Amino acid sequence: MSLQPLIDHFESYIPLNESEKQLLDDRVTHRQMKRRQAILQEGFPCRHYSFVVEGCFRMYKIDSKGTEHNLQFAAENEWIADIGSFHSGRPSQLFIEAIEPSIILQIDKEDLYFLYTNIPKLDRIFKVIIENKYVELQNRVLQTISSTAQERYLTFLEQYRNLALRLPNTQIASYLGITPEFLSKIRKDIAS
Amino acid sequence: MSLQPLIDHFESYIPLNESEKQLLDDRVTHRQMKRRQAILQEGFPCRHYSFVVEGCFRMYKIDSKGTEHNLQFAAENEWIADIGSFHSGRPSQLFIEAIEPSIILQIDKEDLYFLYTNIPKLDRIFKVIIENKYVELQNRVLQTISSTAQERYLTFLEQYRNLALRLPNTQIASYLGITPEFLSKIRKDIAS
DNA sequence: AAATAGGCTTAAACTAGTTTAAGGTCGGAC
DNA sequence: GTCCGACCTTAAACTAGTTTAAGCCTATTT
Repeated sequence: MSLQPLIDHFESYIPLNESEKQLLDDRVTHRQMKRRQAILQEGFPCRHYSFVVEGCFRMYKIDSKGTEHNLQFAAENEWIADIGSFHSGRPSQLFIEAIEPSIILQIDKEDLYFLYTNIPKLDRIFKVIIENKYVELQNRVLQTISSTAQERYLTFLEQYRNLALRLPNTQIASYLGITPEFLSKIRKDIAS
Repeated sequence: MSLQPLIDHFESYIPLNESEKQLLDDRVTHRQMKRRQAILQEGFPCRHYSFVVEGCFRMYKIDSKGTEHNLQFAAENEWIADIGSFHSGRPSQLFIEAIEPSIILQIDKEDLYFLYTNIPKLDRIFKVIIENKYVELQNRVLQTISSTAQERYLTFLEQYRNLALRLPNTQIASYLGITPEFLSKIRKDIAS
């Protein structure tokens, strides 16, 4: 039931006092997930912010042809949620599921809003968290519109080395926006 | 010298009291920009958050071959900044410049941090602003990795209709990650 | 009035990335 | 033990998008 990884995460931004930690303890849910188990499915609103304590998740969309496209991975000490759907309450177009057996801490919308009100520094902490995620995403857009698939793959390996070792190549290809076959060719070209 | 558009913008999230408005008034700078005039140039840290009162801007990168890639446009009532560089103080890789003669309101880093501290609700307001920007960017990534150039162009027209009418097609092509020549072909195909 | 520059289009030759199909390997389920 | 599904690779045929080059139009500068 340990909340400690989440507290450490928050305190890497701003220290919390005991009563704030207690409030968190009351509102955060601990959950074990199996490989392939889903946190979110298309057609349902995203009801939780999920913090990964152990394991790894992916968020993806299935397009009209049935092809999956990975939008984001989240490993230890990262958040994953469909933020748009979470706040609007509208059905999500996305899936979130465990790639490995995982442990997460979840906060639902009502609780998060309660926490924002009662721990004002959480507004600042999440503002910074999401600013960082925004910058990361912006770099990805930049790469996507300005680089070849091979360059994108090499950057991915460099930037998410640990993750890359844990993921099957099909998942990486889907994240890069290319087919697994073409990724295979890129890998061959790089090796030679 | 009117601050009103910015106040209206903030108050669309949370109302401000008079002393808060006064604090803003002391810390916000009004600026007129000519067409093509730059707010930010590669190699310099991004020193301001800029709020567009009137006109239109683009943020872009110049790659190793000298090609420009548009990352973002910002028209009336939108913010534009290289957030990563702003907070880290590191040199930006990006340019921001006016596409039309424009009026902006700017806040520099010291002032913004002062305002965050003295108007705590600004933490929440900017958290929400950036959450919205994040969702928008995420949708763009999704489109980019899962759709053809033609689909992306049609979505752009639908989503940013006003903007599309104000921008030259070369700028739109650069935003979509394609050449102007290919955009021209897409437009021809659509028309027929 | 002429010259220039930015923007839009067309078309032919090219290249990056997809599709389809097949075959191989490995680990888990029955 | 074998069967099945997930994953990786190769290769040939194809398609989406780029490159190069040329020509046209309009607005601005000289």
